Amino acid sequence: MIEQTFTIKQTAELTGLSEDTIRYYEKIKLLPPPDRKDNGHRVYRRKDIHTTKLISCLKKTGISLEAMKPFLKASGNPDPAEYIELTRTLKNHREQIVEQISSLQQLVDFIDVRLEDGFPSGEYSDQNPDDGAKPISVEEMSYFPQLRKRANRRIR
Amino acid sequence: MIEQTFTIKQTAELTGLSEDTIRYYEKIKLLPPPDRKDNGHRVYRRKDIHTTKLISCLKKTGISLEAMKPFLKASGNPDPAEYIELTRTLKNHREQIVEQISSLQQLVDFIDVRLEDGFPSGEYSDQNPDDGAKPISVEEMSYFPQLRKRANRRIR
DNA sequence: ATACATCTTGGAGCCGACTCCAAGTCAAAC
DNA sequence: GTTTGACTTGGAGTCGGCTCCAAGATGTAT
Repeated sequence: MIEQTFTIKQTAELTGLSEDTIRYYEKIKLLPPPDRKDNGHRVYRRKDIHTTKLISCLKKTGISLEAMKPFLKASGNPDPAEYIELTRTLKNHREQIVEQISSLQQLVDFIDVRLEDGFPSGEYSDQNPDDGAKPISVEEMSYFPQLRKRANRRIR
Repeated sequence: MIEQTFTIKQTAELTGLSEDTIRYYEKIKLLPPPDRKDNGHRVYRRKDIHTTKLISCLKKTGISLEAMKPFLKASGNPDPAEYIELTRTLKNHREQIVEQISSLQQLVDFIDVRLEDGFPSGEYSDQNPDDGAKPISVEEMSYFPQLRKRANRRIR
């Protein structure tokens, strides 16, 4: 049984990306150069469709094309020579993503509070004596003032 | 008691943005034009610091500067004339963010599985008879194949 | 054979979000 | 009174991520 193949157009349709975008991803080496027909046309296989769909999914999470490369490596060929490095990179990315999730979760909470209350905002009452002279820290993210009033909330 | 004010440099330090960036945000009307000293220098107040920090936080969630504007409106002046529209926009954004969170959650799961298993990937075994000819849908996001094997997982 | 559809390449252009620079103003310190 | 430092403006440049050509090769339908 011969393996199913796809044109670039079909690939675009299957993945929701444009043909131009797929060629672009190939150019920046996000996608591997596919085989070609005799006339030079690109030939995509299931594996390629899978990879391209993965990219399309990763895009929805808002990560950069550059940051995707580790994921594409992790999914697919397990080159032993890069295991340790790849593991490190993956753990690193994991941390960032977890952070991003919690930022987003707070945003959702922020919106919910505003929607519930009909948002005549609590305002910057100028009575809290904080604010040193340090730059904002990553943890400080959780400063949305309204949220401190509320108990833990879950989404959906 | 006179209100505390800040220079652009202090504002930059407090918010983690650059002075250039702050001026840029003013130019694109993400930040309101601040008051000026007699010599033309910008004067920022607590309210402005707050707004700028909010932007800095929203940035971490990966949303675009344009998309932030509704949040900045929601936090702060409640112009009754725009309530309905603003509520709609906010709900809309909420949905998108919830979606993004779940995409990110799946990514974390993906990474965890890979890290646990030492990732000699499950591979595109070419045995699943799915793949119609439709473009990838938003829901289809949850296709990371490894994840279907696992029960629900929580982060951290 | 001529029209059309589908692909190819290379390169230009575009938008968002900065980032950098030059030239100038102003105030205080030496 | 000139040097230093913090600011101002306007505009140019950069980078990521596409998106849109134009010109050309090939394949199939009439």
